[in-house]
Amino acid sequence: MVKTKEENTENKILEAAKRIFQQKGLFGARMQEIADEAGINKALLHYYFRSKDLLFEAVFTQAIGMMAPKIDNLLNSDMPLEYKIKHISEQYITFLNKHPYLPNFVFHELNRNPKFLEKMALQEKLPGLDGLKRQLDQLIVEGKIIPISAEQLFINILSLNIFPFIGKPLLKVVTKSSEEDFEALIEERKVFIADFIMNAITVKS
Amino acid sequence: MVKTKEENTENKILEAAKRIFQQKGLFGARMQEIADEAGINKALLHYYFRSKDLLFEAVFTQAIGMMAPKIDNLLNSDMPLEYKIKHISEQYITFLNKHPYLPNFVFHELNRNPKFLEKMALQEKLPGLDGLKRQLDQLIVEGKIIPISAEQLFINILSLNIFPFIGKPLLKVVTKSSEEDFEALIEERKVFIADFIMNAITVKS
DNA sequence: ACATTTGTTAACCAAATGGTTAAACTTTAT
DNA sequence: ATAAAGTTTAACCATTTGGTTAACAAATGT
Repeated sequence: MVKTKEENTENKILEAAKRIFQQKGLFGARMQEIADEAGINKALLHYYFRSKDLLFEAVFTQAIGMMAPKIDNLLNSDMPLEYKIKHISEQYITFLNKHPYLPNFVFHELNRNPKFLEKMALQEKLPGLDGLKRQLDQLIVEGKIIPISAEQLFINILSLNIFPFIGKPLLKVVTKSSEEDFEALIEERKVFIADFIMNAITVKS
Repeated sequence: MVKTKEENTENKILEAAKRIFQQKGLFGARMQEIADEAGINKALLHYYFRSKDLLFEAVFTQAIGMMAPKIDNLLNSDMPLEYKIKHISEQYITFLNKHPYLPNFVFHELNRNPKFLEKMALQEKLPGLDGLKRQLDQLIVEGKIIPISAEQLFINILSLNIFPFIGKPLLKVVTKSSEEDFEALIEERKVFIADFIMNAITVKS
């Protein structure tokens, strides 16, 4: 009997490991807990992934792999700037709503061990700013947008999209939002962020 | 012989615990490591703070206590909006430059255990948005700024100020910045963020 | 049919870890 | 001077944890 991809053991482990690692981090997660979550014997974790570190690396690499392409889309496509800015929030927020633990997980572990990135950077899996930079320069000389560095604009776009998911516990309390209120706030940001940014950089006639 | 506050044992422990916990988190930190960092015997940690959890709580409470007042300043002072926005970045970035691990630490642990916040919220240590909300409404009816909710503006201000410190490892790679380059980028943001926000919300004549 | 490889489990192990204890040393009070 | 209280340490302990082993079961190939 052939097992479907969803129910084969290796995949069950990976999915379980994702859930546990993303919520508790490398050190907070227990191998036994992951085995229980996957509904299998603990020894199987080692049979398939050899060690906790390697299992973690598999989960982490996959997590980064999910976040990177959407950034690449912003930086290296030929669409008009306004279109790209308007669509990245829509995309990113929809995506992060489905994976709310991801930003915390990725950035926490990245800070703990920036080595992960160096590896990926060398594999050139990570996009650069050159494309966006050219696009901005063009718009600036045309007088369409104010002078702004690609670096700072990029940092702003990422900040506005990602931080609300990382800061959610604090933001919920300060804005006195219920879970539904906060979800509505986030939903609103799909268009609000782009308007905010375009307002900030557009030169008014 | 009277010991100064800086060199008494309890304080040495707290300072050491801060350094270790902020870099490695609750589960990543080892009591022995904290003892070594403080230059004392491990049993002393328990003598002064009873358990790892309580020591952690002391460090964490202090960390939140450092970040909250500056937010309060933004939300509940009578200064003009533009002045407040221009000064919070200056203040916050200067502060975070001195405590670069703080945002990661605080938000990671807050996501792991939001209970901490509930406790502080009940103590009314956390500022609310009412003051800012009134100030915005006033400016909106005067036609000075575009209609914008206090919640969204607040989220944006915090995002733009705090995220760069959380996302630093990724941002450094994508922007291809050396440590000095990145520090310069951050420094630039002390004024850049305020300009960006004021541009975004000001109504041009 | 049967041997070989692959997958799975229960039991086990050594190291690490948070925490305790009892004794020694210091400071303070009388 | 000396007792009491506070501080510090080395040695110890129970538990948890990542990882291993050896035996068993299920597929797979011939």
